[in-house]
Amino acid sequence: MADTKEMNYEEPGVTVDVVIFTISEDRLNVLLVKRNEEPFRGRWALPGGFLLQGESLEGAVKRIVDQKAGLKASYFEQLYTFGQPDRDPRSRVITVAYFALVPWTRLPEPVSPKVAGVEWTPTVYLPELAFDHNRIVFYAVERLRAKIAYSSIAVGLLPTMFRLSDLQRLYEIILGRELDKRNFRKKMHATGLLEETGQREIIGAHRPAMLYRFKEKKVVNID
Amino acid sequence: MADTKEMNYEEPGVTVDVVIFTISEDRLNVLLVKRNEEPFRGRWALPGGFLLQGESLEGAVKRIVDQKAGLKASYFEQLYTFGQPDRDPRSRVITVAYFALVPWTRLPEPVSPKVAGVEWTPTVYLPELAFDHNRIVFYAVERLRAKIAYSSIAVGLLPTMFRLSDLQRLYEIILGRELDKRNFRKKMHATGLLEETGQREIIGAHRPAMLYRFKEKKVVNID
DNA sequence: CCAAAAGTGTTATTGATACACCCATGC
DNA sequence: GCATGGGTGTATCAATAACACTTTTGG
Repeated sequence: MADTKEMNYEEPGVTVDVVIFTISEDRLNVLLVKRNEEPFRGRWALPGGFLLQGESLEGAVKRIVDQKAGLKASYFEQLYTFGQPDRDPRSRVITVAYFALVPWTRLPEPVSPKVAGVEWTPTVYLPELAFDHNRIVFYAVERLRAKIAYSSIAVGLLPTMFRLSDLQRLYEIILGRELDKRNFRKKMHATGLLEETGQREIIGAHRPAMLYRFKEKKVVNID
Repeated sequence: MADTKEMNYEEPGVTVDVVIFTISEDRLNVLLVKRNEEPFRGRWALPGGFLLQGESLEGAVKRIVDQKAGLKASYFEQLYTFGQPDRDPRSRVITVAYFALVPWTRLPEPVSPKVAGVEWTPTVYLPELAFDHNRIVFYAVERLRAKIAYSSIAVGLLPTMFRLSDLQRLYEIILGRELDKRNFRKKMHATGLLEETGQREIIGAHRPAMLYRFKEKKVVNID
């Protein structure tokens, strides 16, 4: 029993890990970073880090998203706190997991950012991650799926103006099933959260689509 | 990502606080303990404590519920993690809040336990608590209210056998509004989670009620 | 005029709500 | 026989699901 954990009565470390989602290439993607240090050197992991002096949890999330991903999330919320004693093989670390949303239009690069060791990965092709991060991503996808049904969380994944077909595709990607166009549009209009911008899409050899925006920029619970 | 800790990272303390609910006297009640130490000496607070070496978060919850309340919760789940830098005036402490359910039949004493400095308090008459504990209780009540609508979380607050009118009163207390008897019973039967025990209530100058039990002892999401 | 996506209503089914009386028992 | 809670069904309304064709544009 001569490991560090037992010898000095250290308090558990506290980290914040963030599941950053974006929709791109008709897939739900998560941002992963390649670890340079032990444990799990060379493995992919969620962006995260230790909580700093006097820093709030939300502050840490913003810092991590900015540092690791070089962008600003348009929405984030706390997911769950994971504290199994053996989740970090070296020392006791509990992690407060968050998930964050970024519209694809804010990404520095279309799919893969140029920063070495940082990559957007489709959730359906997730590799084996460091620590218990697969479980965290799983949780996050579940939460996202649940919330899209009864809230306007989609705001966080869309640019300020979008076509209804964009919105519908977003729902379909997250829910993993096709939706009926007429019912979908009826329901979206019924929420009262959308408004026409008056502008129309410019490109395409087809009838131009009306561009919409969300009235509230904040995520709102429906019904 | 849990990097190896470095010197310049602060080690925040990690506590677990538990909102323990029971239904009694037609009220939703929370267990509070009176603080003997600074800060907030003499104030009521949620039962809680620091995470011990090698102890899981769930282990800590069980320990706290057992030590402080002298009972076993029939259900608990993680609520939220509160980490504002100033939430503890002395040092940095982040707390992982849980809520727990106990059926009134398991209480050592009908309403107030005899342990000094521990008291069941109706959520509607909550005093000003230590730290950010009022906020935590508020969150917990919200969660309980939300979950009772779409899960069988009520299992945790009822004895193994109960009348349908007990179940309905429980829903009414938590939701804070009256429910229609016929619709309520229809809906409960429709979940398929209840079964008749064959036994009937023994007391009362009225038609004896059928006693029911939950088929699953675990909390289950409905629909 | 062809391809491609935009846009639009009606019907059927399901679930939610509103509502009032008879039943079995103890005293 | 009366007070007390137990127990039951139907009709209306709202929400959801299924389903197909016309419109506007670019090339």
